[in-house]
Amino acid sequence: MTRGPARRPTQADVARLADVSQATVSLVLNERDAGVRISPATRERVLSVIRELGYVANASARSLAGGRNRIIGVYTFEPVFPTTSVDFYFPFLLGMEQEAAELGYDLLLFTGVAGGRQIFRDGSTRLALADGALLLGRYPNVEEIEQLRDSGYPFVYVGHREVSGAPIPYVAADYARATQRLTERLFAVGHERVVYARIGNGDAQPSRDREKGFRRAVPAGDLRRPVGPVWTLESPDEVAGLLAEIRRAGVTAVVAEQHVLAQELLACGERQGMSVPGDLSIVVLGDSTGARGDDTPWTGLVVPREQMGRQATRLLVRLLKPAEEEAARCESVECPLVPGATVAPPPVPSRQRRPRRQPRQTGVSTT
Amino acid sequence: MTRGPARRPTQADVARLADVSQATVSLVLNERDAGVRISPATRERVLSVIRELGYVANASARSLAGGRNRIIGVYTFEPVFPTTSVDFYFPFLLGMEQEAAELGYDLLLFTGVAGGRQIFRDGSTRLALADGALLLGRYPNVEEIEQLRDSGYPFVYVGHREVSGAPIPYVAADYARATQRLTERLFAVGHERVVYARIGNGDAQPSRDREKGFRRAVPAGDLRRPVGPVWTLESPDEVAGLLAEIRRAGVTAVVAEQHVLAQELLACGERQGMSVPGDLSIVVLGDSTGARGDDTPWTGLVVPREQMGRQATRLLVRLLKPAEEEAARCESVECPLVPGATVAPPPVPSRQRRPRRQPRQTGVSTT
DNA sequence: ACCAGGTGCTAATGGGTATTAGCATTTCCG
DNA sequence: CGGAAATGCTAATACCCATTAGCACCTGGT
Repeated sequence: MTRGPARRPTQADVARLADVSQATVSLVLNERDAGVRISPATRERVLSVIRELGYVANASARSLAGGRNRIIGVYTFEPVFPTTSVDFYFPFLLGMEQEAAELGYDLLLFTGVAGGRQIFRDGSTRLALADGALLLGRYPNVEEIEQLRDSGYPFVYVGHREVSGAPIPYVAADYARATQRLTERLFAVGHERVVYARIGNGDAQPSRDREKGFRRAVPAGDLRRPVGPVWTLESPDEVAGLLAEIRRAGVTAVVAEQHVLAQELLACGERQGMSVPGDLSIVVLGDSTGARGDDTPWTGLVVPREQMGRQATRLLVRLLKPAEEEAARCESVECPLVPGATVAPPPVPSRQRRPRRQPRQTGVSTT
Repeated sequence: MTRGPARRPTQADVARLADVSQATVSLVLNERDAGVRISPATRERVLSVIRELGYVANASARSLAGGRNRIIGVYTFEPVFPTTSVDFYFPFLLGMEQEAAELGYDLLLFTGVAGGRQIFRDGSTRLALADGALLLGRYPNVEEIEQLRDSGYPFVYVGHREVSGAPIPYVAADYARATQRLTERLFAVGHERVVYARIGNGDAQPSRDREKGFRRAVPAGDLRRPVGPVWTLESPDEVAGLLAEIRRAGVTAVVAEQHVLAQELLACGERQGMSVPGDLSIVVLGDSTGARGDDTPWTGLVVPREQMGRQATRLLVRLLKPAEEEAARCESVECPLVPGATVAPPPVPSRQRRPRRQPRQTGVSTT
């Protein structure tokens, strides 16, 4: 007890002391309902020795032999802990930890080999140590995901991901629905000219989902509510131009994909004497978690990260049971809406109103 | 590629294709300088097959054979993720993750079985899954730590911990030194009557360390600088009383153990027309990380949590090497000081001054 | 011709667990 | 009392890799 590295006791050790075979010890440990039976007396004896010795199964041996470890791996495609991403990742982790604790699993954080995060990499499919894994990341390596899927390793992606070939299991926030509801709300309070704006191309799945929700909210055949176009900016610098367009087109409400875009819009608008939501209503589709120094009570949505973490964990554990291997593999989590205070009825009932022309700066400002 | 669980190729598979023995494959992979030699030609042949097959070593088998897992466990005595503790724990985790990644280790977060965090629990010392563990927590179970120490399991406590019997390895912030320097600074700018105040008993080790540092800063024999007493409050409610005492005794500077205490002191003092640092200097020994809505530029210290996490990880990995098992086991990390703006020379050179009684705001705003 | 020493590889083993076929014993039932 | 069925366990094997002893062959020296 007190000295040396003291090799950990094995099932063989337990077996010897309990006067049974190693197989019996294993059987006692993994209470299988199948086939083999162990008498209560023997079981007790074995368990008692196990307690006495402080025996703990060797994780490697167990997983080598095809057993389960009660370990859930967590793999992120970007390092979790670069301080910039902390606010993004942590709530997920939080949910995972809670759920894992409740289900009796531990969490194995794959740090990735130094220099280059890759799942498959000479010698390190470390993932195999865990029974299954939760995958995270805004910019995953699609090929690796496919490879993983084809390998039969159980995993769940946290976030909506579509890859070519067979579908992969994921748990995603229902951006489409939340966006739809937010947009509908705009129409409900009287807006008629509504645009969707984003920075960067809308390639990422979450981006596409939001746009889909927006389009759904705009009744195609309703002439009084013409389909709002989707405007894509390359960088926040172009917000001034966007604002000019907004005025010219008589747009009274903007659905902004990113928080930063909304901020820029607000700042830029205010410099031009435009009030939000008086002159322009803004809805934000990115959540403002971690945004420092922004007290604006945005109307928008909350990404239920913690909830997503929990649910992904639950789904994964379900997938781990061989029986339900073919259960539903994709789930979505409702995004709560935030009422906020950046949405109001449009300025003048039905007619467009000229922008104010008071002495002011010109619209072009670069932060 | 596309179908079935498709068993991953093993060394045996490689060996067959390369027309060598499995051992040779292993030898090529772990380029040992010891004993056995492989001709460049054979090596190339093997490597080529490895590439072709996309062979990846099985982590479990490897660690089973070699003994180590390259996994570091992280165990906390309080659940990490109750949202209240998030700000406390996360920086530690951050440091650990970074260092672990650099050293090529993964992190195993022990979630603890739902209900009751105990390391030793019905024989399942899950800890053993990892090669070693980092222990965290403000209120650890001392007996368990001792038991763990006696078991020979390698671990490092993050934070200063002393338990009875043999010492345990830890990495701690040097509160004593930081406190000493802060206190000395008070004396240096002219304060003569300085008190140390805390909320709650000072049983915890970090508390004791700070007090020690304080006492060290106060020259025992120097009459002009009488030993400041240590005042212990039961709750923040008693701050008003403390303040009265401060005035009565002509105290011009307070070393506040907790951030909340300093806040209370400031708020309470201001209500009475006292200015900080004009009338009273305050030094804070708890860091204000995560304190919402406190813009006060406190003079105090930073708990270098991230650094501690890193260093603890390094120390643990060092302990894992059998050779250096007996290396230095305790390390301390310097606490950076924060200049802040709540320290100034005492109000009137040597004489006590009556507190001002004008109805007004003071210099420091409390948001 | 013989041996010493070097070279390049293999056979064998161990590491801890899960699983399955199967054996020995007991109980049940007619 | 004989056979069937149930009970309770074990032996054997697979899982995949690292390590080591040692074999077969070759070279160079005497």
